[in-house]
Amino acid sequence: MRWSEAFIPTLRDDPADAEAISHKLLVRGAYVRQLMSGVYSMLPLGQRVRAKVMAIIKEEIDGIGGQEFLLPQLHPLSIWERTGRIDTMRDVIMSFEDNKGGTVVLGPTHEEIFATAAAELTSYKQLPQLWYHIQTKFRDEARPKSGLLRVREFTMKDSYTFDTDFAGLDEQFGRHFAAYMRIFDRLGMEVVAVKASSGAMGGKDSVEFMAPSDVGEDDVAACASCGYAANLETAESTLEAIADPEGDAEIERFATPGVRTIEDLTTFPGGAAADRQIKTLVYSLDGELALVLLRGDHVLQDQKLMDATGAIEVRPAHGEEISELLGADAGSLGAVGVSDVRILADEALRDRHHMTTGANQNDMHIRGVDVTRDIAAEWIDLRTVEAGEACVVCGEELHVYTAIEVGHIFKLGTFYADKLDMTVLDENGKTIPIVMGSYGIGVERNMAASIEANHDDKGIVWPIEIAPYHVVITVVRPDDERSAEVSAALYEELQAAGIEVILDDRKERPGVKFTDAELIGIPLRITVGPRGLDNGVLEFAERRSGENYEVPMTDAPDRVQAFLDQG
RNA sequence: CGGGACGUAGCGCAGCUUGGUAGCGCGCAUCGUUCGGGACGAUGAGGUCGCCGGUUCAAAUCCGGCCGUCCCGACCA
Repeated sequence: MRWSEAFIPTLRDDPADAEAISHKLLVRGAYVRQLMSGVYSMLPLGQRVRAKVMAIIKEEIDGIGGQEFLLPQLHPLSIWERTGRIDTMRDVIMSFEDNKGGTVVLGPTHEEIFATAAAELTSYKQLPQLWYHIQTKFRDEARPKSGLLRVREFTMKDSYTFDTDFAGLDEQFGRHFAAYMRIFDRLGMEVVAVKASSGAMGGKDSVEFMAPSDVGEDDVAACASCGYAANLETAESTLEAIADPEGDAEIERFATPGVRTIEDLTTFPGGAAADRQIKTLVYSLDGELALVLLRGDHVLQDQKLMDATGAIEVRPAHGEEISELLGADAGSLGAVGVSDVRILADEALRDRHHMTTGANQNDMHIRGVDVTRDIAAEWIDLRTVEAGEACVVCGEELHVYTAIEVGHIFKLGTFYADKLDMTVLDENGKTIPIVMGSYGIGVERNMAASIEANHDDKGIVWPIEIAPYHVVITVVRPDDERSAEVSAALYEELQAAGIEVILDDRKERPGVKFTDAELIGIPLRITVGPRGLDNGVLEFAERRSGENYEVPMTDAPDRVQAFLDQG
């Protein structure tokens, strides 16, 4: 490609916002443009990178035996009703009415559709299978942001495995795990695999792949010592035991005028330290009100509440709901003496006594609460792990950091087999459900995440494998006959050797061309100018290392090849 | 879903308070001088001021509605 004929618009003045660097370099650069909220157009350079990312993914999935399909984006509503996911994924599903008045779903993912295809399987002899496609997904995210990191229309490689049993699933899961790690490595990212919540996918175990980044939207709790790592949505930690006072506690009411928060009560005369209080929250779980109890200094993890109860719609109760249920307003709530309401208590409260909590009467609290004696609760892990707490595996200190979720793999089990009648006959002629797994990786998000991990103050530093071009030949003086001849010849030669090269023959000042090449992130720049030509040399500039060196003209193709080979 | 802000040329913005002929920077076009790290000069092109309605002799400006985009929140009772 000749740059002078290409559409490579570089917007140089950058807006002073706190956006992700990838957003700035892609959306304000030569790669993509926003069309509407959460929807982006790929420009030629962006499409080249996207195609390379997809090629890497395809190569790795083919490498573990994947068979490529292409399933549609338009789905009948009925199939989403059969699995019930029209409800569990209602918030993100986009749909429309067709001309016959029927509802068409724009596919947010393809478990149902692949399962429909797999329903055609009839014998255990046909298993295992590994199917995948690379297809557009539509998800109506409440708040798209950070450029390509969180969007409403995006490309995903999603694969699905079908096995006769869980041992088979485990094997396919392991192969995907390894393939995914190879993909992230090739995209130039250091990624940590973490235990995650399966959310609305309808399965049990799942592993998320996290690329640490300040602009990430997920939190990871990790132990540097033993390698334990989990999404904060599921992370656990060991707490130091708290020694409660000896002896039987006796419940005692006391007035606490003006006290509304845990914090207030810690300083109120006769109050209690936060870790000696019971925090009482009221939540609506699919419309049913329930009390959620935590230690005063702990924070509820919504996702744990959802996972433990299976509730889909979880929200804090409204003020009126609370006062109607308990007869008091938030700030004076407690679970003692409450019946006919589901009470969910965090494990950290188990066996505690001499505790303080609200009295269900405004401006009143009670102390001397023995949790076991006074509250009939279901015990669940509900709290959010905090940095500094002890690792459940080795006891060392946990740290918490933000990360971008670049991949997620699920052991789905027989959920879809049960809902969609996906069975085969085993060797005894008995009907058995197909055990399913699903494995997703977002193409554009990985493009953006790769930039987050590969940039400097001059712009993008693409890994060679996904750079839009390998080499740019920068012609300092395109109007100089000798420069034009040499650069054209080199361009032809490199192209003939299968190297992806762009010839910057624009009639711009050299500084502009150097800056653009760096901003866009082309791994190797070869400068052709009168100064070098006088000495029979070309100048190589490596984007990542920043190294500059002269190369005799005749050696250039070999040296380019050597540079690309060394990766 | 709750709260806030913004919408004026391809991009980034001013003008609006106090209604009266549409502005700036970058970019773009032509010419000239330059040109091995974001050149300079001259001359130009380019805008239904998001949309609809209202007030007014007169609306980018005031009022109402709608649409769009962005930000914060949707955990601490």
